[in-house]
Amino acid sequence: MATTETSHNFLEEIIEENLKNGTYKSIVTRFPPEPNGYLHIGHASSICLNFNLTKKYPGYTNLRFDDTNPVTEDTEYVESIKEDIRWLGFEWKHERYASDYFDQLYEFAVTLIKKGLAYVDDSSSDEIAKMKGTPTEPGKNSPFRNRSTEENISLFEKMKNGEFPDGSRTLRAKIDMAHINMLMRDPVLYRIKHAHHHRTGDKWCIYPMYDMAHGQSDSIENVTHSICTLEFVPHRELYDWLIEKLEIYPSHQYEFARRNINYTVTSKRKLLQLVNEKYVAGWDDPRMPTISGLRRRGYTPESIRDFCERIGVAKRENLVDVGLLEFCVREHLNKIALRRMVVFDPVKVVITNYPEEYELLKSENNPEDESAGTREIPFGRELYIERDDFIENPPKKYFRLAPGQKVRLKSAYIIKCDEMIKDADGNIKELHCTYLPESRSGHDTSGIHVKGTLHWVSKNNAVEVEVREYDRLFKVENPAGEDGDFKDYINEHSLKIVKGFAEPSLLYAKSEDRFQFLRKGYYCLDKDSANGKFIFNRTVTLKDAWAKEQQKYGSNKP
RNA sequence: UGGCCCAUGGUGUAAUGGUAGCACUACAGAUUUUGGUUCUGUCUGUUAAGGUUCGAAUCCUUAUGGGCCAACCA
Repeated sequence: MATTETSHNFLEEIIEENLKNGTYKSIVTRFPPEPNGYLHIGHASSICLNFNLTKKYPGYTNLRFDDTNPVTEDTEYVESIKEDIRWLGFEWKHERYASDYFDQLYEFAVTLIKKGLAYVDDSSSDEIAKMKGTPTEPGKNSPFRNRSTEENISLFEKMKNGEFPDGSRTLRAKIDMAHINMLMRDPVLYRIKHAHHHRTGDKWCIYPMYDMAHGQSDSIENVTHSICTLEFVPHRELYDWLIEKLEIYPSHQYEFARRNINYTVTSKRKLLQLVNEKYVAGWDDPRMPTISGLRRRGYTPESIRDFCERIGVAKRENLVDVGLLEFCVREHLNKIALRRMVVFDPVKVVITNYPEEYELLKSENNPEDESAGTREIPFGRELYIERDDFIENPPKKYFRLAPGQKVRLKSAYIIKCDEMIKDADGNIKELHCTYLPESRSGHDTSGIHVKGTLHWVSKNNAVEVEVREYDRLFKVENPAGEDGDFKDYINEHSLKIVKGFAEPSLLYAKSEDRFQFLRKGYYCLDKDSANGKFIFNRTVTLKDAWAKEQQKYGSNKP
């Protein structure tokens, strides 16, 4: 990445202006997840944004769980969120919870009541909705709007003490039922929920709404720049109103456009459905756009951070091409992945002039990184190569194996195909080849240059492994924007399990290793591997210029 | 048919009244013991119409298009 970067996103501009004119000497941001689901790639964008701002400018970032709705929240999510943020490479200053502030928030509510700015409403949810009006029509005042301060205080206390059932009463701000901003039409501040909270247990049976908790928590933590997504723009007016009336530290809210990625969904509700209805194997299914899914798939934190930086921050609607994410992970993996050879769909090759013995050949672990060293690979008389690396009647510009043609076997010898043996159905059973002994890699005196280089494994030394190949989860670019249920657009072929014949060094694969299976793609060991069974996830394929070439001319073929 | 937000190549994002740039993609070529990588080059853009100005992607007006707002969700 360029370090001479001079352009700023709009938030950096605001902060630089704040710092320059002395509004702040340092800044405080926060990442405020609700612990009701796993983090996804969209959250990664927000995490990078919030944490990078306080790396770039003086200040710090808090992690604050917005845990004001106990019925959907759980400590399982808290733990996963913390793990994911750390894995991405960020560390927060303080770990906080909105629930840490419940006492304080209750006092804030009492303050509002005393100021005549909040009241207890006995209306039902339906009634409140009816009295709300519409964007083009004003709402109506609740019949309970003008209760005395004493009565409000007393009722609110009884709400807190559990004297009323769920849904029977709410605390509402007293603003303006004709306000042009629907959120200012006496928004609900507190509701009754006799529910067990993952942190406060059964202490509370009333819980603050988002608007009554978020801005106040920001204020308590002296957050200077409270960054959220565009759908909260209308909330800003209420955010500011509450801070002003409460006369507390003036945090400010700024909004940016959430990042959308094509061929997937990033909505916790939808992701939860995919998990609950078993369309995927869990939150960390490698097809999921969750951080844990990407991690299991083999994505690196570096590549995700790079992606977030490249897509930037702005205020306009967007649909980022998943191809950019794939570019980022390929770029990183190319530098760090260990090269290995694995044959997926084997055809047997017999080197007829090679003796009945084996030799060990040396091959570099990573041509991009000499320090990665080399490994030894057994070479013998019987080998496997990829079935589609041989064609009986090769098309133009094909430089793999064909009758009478020569290819290089990677890190080994040049071979020439002399004969093909077919079975009764006409399928190719094996290929008889001869090798050029003087063409051994690193010691090639043959003077022969061939265009094609193939990967291979020694048949009798090959290790059988399982490979899971993933494709995009949805068939359309924007499943959430299509007609009908987003699940109608699920790609039923998003997981393909194949067998592979691997070079023996893969027996030493560890879970943190990243591999490039030569000419195939990038892979990592899956956590399902056990008891000598090796399972690899395909992170992403290699770019395949030949496949593209074939596609291009394929349609023109007679 | 209320209010608010937004509009730059296929995609994402810069240019802050003064040469429309960068990245991805696509295409062409070079290199290559991975048809990978790397390198070089090419194509494609300011939603529209007015206005202000010596000069407008940028400021103003209108139109058009997209998004958001009527959960006791966040």
